[in-house]
Amino acid sequence: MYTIGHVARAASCKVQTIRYYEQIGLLPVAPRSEGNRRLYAQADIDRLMFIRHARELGFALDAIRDLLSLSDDPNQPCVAADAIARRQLDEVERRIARLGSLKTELMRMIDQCRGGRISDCRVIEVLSNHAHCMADDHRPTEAKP
Amino acid sequence: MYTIGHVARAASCKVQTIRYYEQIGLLPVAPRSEGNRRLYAQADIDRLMFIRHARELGFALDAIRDLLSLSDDPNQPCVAADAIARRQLDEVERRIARLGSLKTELMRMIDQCRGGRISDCRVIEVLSNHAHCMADDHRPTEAKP
DNA sequence: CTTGCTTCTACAGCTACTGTAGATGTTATA
DNA sequence: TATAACATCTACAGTAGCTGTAGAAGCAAG
Repeated sequence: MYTIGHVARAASCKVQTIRYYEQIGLLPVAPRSEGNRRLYAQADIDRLMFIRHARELGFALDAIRDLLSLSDDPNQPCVAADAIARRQLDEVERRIARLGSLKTELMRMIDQCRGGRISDCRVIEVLSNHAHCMADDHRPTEAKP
Repeated sequence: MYTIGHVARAASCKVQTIRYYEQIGLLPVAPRSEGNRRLYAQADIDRLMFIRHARELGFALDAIRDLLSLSDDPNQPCVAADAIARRQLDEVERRIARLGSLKTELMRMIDQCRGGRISDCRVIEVLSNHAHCMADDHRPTEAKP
């Protein structure tokens, strides 16, 4: 069993964040020691690391809850799990595509820098461009309410 | 010239968000019409779309400010621009790598779903695993303060 | 046993928005 | 041209997701 400080270091997050996740139900309520300290197992560390990575990738806590439910309830009917997985996969692919465009542009800039000055930075163009945007709600065919 | 509502629809964001970005200096102070309405040009829309995409990809406003400075000041010495671009490129690559792992796992789950039930979901394992984590601050060799 | 670190609860503060109220501008329809 | 419907304005409060701080209590080392 690990203390909250150990868990926080393992997942590179703040102690308060762990308590916050417990409070909102993303992490299970931790059992306590004699002296009232929270105690964690390796599975809790894994779960927390998953949450932190997903957060760093820009997923909302609700989306993460969604993903966690896949492993929390491995016997749920496939229709539900499949829907969740597909929904998240779409999102992941959109993100990879946009990051790819940004990466290309950043590499081009770094490469160009060898010449002395960056006179035609297209960093905005790259990520504002519809052609590079895979998100449904940004495509000209659809308008949001 | 476009109204704020038009710009908000073009970038799929809220009108208030645009005013907020102006307030914190991410967007230039918009010129006003006779009737005191903000007026925007295409360049403003592009800039806003860049910001929104970057935000969706999980970049903090400070990092976005960083990236925007690359195109705001195209004649700045290459040393500075290169540092910014490299810093952001590293981050982008880390994100792509982690999203790639998540994508693989989601695809595996969707594929497996054809069999009926998901009995061995490894979605947590994938994103909590150190082997898949490219971030310096998560590698066992280093500990954060 | 006391110095120093960790953890506890509780709550205030921060970032990045998002919503609401009430006033005013603008436009479509009668 | 009047008036209803909608967009925009300012100002400020509220939300999500943390992050910091205060003050008390637990615990380990010297």
